[in-house]
Amino acid sequence: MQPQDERHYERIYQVISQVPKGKVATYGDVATIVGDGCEAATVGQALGALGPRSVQVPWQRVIGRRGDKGRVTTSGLHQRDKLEAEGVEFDDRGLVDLGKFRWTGPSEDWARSHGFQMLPKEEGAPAVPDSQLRLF
DNA sequence: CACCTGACTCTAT
DNA sequence: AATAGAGCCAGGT
Repeated sequence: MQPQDERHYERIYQVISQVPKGKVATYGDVATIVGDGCEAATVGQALGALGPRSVQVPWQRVIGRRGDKGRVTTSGLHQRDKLEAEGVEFDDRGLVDLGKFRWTGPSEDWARSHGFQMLPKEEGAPAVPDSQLRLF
C-alpha cells in the first residue's frame, strides 16, 4: 500500500517516535494525542503501513489495551522480545502493567511546539478541556 | 458507491 | 475466562 493522502499517518509516526525506550503506549493513547478524530484502529492501520520506515519508528512500543493492562497484538514480529530487551516486563499471562510501563505522554514543550495535545492525566481527570478531546 | 478488512477497544454474554 | 458484537476510521477492491 502506498497512501498518498494519509491525513493522520505522519502525525501518528511523530507521536510514536516520542515514546522512550522502556515505555509503551496503547493504540488508543497515540490516537488521543494525535487528536483530530484519530482513533485506535487508525493507529493500527498506520503501523501496518509503516514498511521501510519501521527502522526509524519504534513501533514495538505501541501495544493493545486490555483494561489496565497492555498486550502485544502482533504476531511474527517478535514485538514482545524487542520490548523485553528494552526492559518492559510481561506477567505470566503476557500482559504489561500499564501503571508501571505506560508512557505518560509527550513533554509539554514538544506537544506545544508540534501542535499535539497531552495525554489526559489519569482515569477521571482529563488534562485538557472536553472541547479539545474527541473521545466519543 | 457498496462492501470488506484490520497491528483497536469496550460491553455484554 | 473465552467469545461475540458493536462502534469507528481509513484503505483497498
